[in-house]
Amino acid sequence: MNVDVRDTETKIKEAARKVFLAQGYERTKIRQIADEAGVNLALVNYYFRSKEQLFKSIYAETFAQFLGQMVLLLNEETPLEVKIWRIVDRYTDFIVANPLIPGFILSEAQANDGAFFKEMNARGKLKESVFRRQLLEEAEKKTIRPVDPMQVIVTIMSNVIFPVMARPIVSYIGSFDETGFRAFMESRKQIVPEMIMAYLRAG
Amino acid sequence: MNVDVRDTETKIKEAARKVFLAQGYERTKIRQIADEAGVNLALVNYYFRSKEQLFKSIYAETFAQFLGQMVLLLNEETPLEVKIWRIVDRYTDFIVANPLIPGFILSEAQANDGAFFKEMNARGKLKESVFRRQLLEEAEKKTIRPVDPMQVIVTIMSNVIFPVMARPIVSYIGSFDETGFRAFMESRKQIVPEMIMAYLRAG
DNA sequence: GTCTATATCGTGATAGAC
DNA sequence: GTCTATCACGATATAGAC
Repeated sequence: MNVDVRDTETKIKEAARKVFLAQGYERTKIRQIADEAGVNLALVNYYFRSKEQLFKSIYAETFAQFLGQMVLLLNEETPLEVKIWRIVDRYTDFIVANPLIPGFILSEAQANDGAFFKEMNARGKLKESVFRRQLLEEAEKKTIRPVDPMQVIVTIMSNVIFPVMARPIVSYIGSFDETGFRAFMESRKQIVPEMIMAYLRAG
Repeated sequence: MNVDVRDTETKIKEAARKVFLAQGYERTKIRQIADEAGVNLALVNYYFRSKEQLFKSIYAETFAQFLGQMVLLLNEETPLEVKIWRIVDRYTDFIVANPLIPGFILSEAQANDGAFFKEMNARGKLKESVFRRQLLEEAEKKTIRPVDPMQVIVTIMSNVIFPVMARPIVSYIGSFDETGFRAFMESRKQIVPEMIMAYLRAG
């Protein structure tokens, strides 16, 4: 009979995640979260004390997911060129499947001037990545040009994330429907790695 | 004695632009706009009837500025390679000088599902650009590989805009201060056009 | 743990005097 | 055009019964 067996706390959290991601902190009302979860309004505060605390727990989780996925890919033990292809491919899939995450993280990060993710060790995780070491080593061996690894990482993220964040504009200008947009992103899986490799090999 | 001679309507509008861009619609309170403008709260509604209407007029202006700058650059009559360098250079300067514009446009666009800019003729302006024609012609002449112009335009915008939108994260991870971040963006003025040209010439 | 009822406050908007 | 005072409403949060 379709009885929802998840416990109340879980239901609230999942509903909150859905609504916060779609609308951001300010626009979201806790009544909406309660409705979405199918629970009484008062229970939200009973379990999470306040809207802000509920938000923070969701933000922390989401940011960890966002960064964790990237760190995972950066640390794979694969030769450089194959790896660039893989990172773009996999991160595109991740972002297309979770298109609201980047905007959520960035807009709320700006509202709080990045106070949130300073607590997590985002810096170390990216600075000590295998990918970084590979870029430096290959440059040393002259198989690619010398390059700031940070520039390469930012370039990959830009090319994967921005089109999804700007999807309303991109889809409107390109006259894309759902399928058209997906095809556009699929094409980028080829273009972006080729472009980066062409740059690294030239010069 | 530093008397502010701008008329009240202008003062309100400029204050509103500043606050809306920094905080977005929901987070902004009209009392804050009035304070920022140094005028009485009631005058905001006297001149603009409602918060929403004030916001819309600012959004429309800002979007036009954002898109207009890009269209201007896309339509310059310059040979393709020089042009790509120029577009990246000039658009980077524009975005660095106006770093809040992209996030403002995108976050509010998503909140309204792009309803705003469907009214402006953004599609036509980009679809019929000189840049688009150039890419198709050069591909025809085999001086570059065949490419979807939309992909090139989105790639340029991604590489210029995203690092600025993600500045809190980028600066934190790269340990950049104000100067360091500017230098990072200056480097991209070289990297991004080289990368795109390397791609277009290869293949 | 879950509900109803309510306290308290912040916000957008306007009425009406000057 | 500009001000003060205030209304009307929605939102967060909690008290207290069950």
